[in-house]
Amino acid sequence: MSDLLERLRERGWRLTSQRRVVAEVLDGDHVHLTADEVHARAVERLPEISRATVYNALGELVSLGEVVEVSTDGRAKRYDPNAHRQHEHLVCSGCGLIRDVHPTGDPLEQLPAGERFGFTVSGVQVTYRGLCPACARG
Amino acid sequence: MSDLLERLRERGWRLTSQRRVVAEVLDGDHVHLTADEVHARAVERLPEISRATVYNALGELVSLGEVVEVSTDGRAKRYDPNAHRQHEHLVCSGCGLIRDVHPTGDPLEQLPAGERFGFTVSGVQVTYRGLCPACARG
DNA sequence: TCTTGACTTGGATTCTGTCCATCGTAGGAT
DNA sequence: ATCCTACGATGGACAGAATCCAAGTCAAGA
Repeated sequence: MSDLLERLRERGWRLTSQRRVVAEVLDGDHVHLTADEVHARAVERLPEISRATVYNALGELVSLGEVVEVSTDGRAKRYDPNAHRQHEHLVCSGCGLIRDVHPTGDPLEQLPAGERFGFTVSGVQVTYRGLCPACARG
Repeated sequence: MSDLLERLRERGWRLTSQRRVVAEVLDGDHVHLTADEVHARAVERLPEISRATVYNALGELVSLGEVVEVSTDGRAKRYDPNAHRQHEHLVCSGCGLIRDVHPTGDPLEQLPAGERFGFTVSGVQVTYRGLCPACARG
């Protein structure tokens, strides 16, 4: 993740202790935290960091393309730091567990021009749903 | 939509005037309404129907598989009564407009067994994003 | 018609996220 | 090393969406 901080600095991102902590919290594989969860973990390292700051930092990381917003249910958005590799998500309907998955093919190609209705199509989000091994046994 | 009411009655759905109105509102071309829009239209027919009841009825129709919830980022969930025909959605990032689209192929087949991590995969949701012609011009 | 459990109501509450005026500070300039 | 200042942080108010709850109402079977 220090790669990330390095990249951000090069792009003129002012590095504050708060932003550093948010970036550190998002480090790791298969991390899909909500903004509130990010805030909770950030508070452990920097007790006075505010929720607004976490929202700001997350929003900036998203616009910089370093983090992807994922809304898997109608609830809170989740933030996925694994933005450098194209992937989709597999969500357990039982416990909400999220796994990154890598389908074959490009789903954008599945939408013929005749089905685009003049839209400028810029992206597609694919979410597979099912039961994880633990929930399937239960 | 009387088909729907028939099916629901057979499945033991207690038919109240409120539920009937919600089902009727979802009928027709004006698909993809938010819960509040459904409530607004329901009030025209049944002035004292409450929001809670609309939320309850919508939630039940969703669990019965008669209506599909479409969550577009950050905005209110929308309810799509066109659940009997397989389709996906194309959402305008500008104004939130939703179109039903019919991609080629089955996205479930795009997820190889090796990428399922033991999950019992039961479905997949595909949402295309872009700008509608009006927002693209603006 | 009667009964009863399921349904409805509407106000309070929770959850998620944004806004804003004010204060603080990172990092370039000196 | 110190100063400046524009950008970032703060936290409480605010707003939209959805849920909860206790009390009242009613659909449908007996």
